[in-house]
Amino acid sequence: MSEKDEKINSLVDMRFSEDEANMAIIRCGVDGDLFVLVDSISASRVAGNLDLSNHQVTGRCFDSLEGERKQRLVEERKKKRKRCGCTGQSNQPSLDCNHDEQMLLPNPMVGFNLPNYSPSSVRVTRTILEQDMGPPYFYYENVARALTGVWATISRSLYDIQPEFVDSKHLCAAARKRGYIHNLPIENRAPLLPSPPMTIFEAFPRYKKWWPSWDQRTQFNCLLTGVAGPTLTGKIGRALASAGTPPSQSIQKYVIDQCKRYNLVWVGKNKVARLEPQEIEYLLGFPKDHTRGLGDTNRYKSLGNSFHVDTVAYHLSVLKGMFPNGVNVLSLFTGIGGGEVALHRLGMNMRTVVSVEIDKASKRIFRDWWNQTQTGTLIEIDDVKSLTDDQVATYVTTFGGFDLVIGGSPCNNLAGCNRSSRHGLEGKQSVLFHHYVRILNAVKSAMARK
DNA sequence: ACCAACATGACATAAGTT
DNA sequence: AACTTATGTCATGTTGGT
Repeated sequence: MSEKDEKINSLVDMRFSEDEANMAIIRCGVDGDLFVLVDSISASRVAGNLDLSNHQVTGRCFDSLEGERKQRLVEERKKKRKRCGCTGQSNQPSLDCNHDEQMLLPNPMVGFNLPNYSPSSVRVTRTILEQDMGPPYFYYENVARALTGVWATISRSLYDIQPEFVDSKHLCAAARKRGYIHNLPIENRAPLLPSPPMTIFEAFPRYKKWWPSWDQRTQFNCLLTGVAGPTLTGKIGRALASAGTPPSQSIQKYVIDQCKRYNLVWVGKNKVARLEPQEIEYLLGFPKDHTRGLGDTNRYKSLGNSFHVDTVAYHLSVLKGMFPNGVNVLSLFTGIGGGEVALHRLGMNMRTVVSVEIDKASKRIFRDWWNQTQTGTLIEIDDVKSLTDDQVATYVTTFGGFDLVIGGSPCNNLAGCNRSSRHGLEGKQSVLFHHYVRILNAVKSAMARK
């Protein structure tokens, strides 16, 4: 009996179907441990509620998840965790305890390695099957603190590759906790130069003048899509004006809390203000005025949804030596083009970028930047749902394959600050993640046929 | 216990458009 | 003037890590 048959038999004995067993072996390889195969099947069962074969997936399908059913799922999850007795201390899957939901975040959140970190803190153990290495290389991004179980599911859909969690506060003056799954080499990475400022005062020395000693922030919190308006800053100003110097503990606490929540800065006596869009562009590694031309609301929103350029560039830097003649890029959920800006700042030539982005404002920003800085071909597509596997295959034939598939899928239903619809990976927007997987697999199979 | 979190929806008001 | 679209304000609860 072959190793494959033996494994299938074992799985069938565990009351999985033969089809499921076969699929799991195709996905994970014959060499995969039995528990990896079991994990893979459970993941497929969860993801299998979606039929992506006819591209008919729409947000509407998942509206039914809201309300009662969602509540039930949440309850079940809680019970399961309790029953399981998981302490959260183990990252290892095992058969007698369902660890589907476990994906602990590292502390410090420095990924596989970072510049300026001593080798002792470097974690370089990463298992990745030969068949899953590029080309095509792919790079996937989303918020680190998603709902429990989301990263485990994402990881399984992306060939069981272990996510790399990085907080960009180790690379710039603002926190940004993100998970990245990619099949890039992790040796010989190089950070962008010049090194970005690491503290608020290094980034904006002029704010020292009015910064009170009792505001001890040295870095910003995560730069979000929403910002404070004049009502809040006015209220803070009035509170301070009517307080003594220094203000009472309770006033200080109120002001500091608001400053932290909205990343406010000190611009005058008793005067705080939100960061300017241009300042956020700078903190995130974009060129000055990158998003200029939009209304401020749109600028904040698209920047809040964006990559941190230096972090992404650090990971992508390994591509530079591999593609001296430039790259063909398939960019999903392009947004304002953080990935492309990263490649550009690395000095890489983009021969072709096929960009998929539905938001008109973001598209305009990216197109304008492209026309100003690039000579390659830009192809724009509106919606990941409308990009068919056949179309992908045609692009692969036309351009001779994609070297990099890059994108971060919507975090709306995963992010902590979403109070109203944090429904997880099957939520209205975040469900588009499955199209990332579908399209990536379409690229892989088209390139394998070549 | 405390803190932070690529947010959303309802609503009012402002700013364009026809 | 009537209508559409953009912008601003406010209130809103949970989750996971530390």
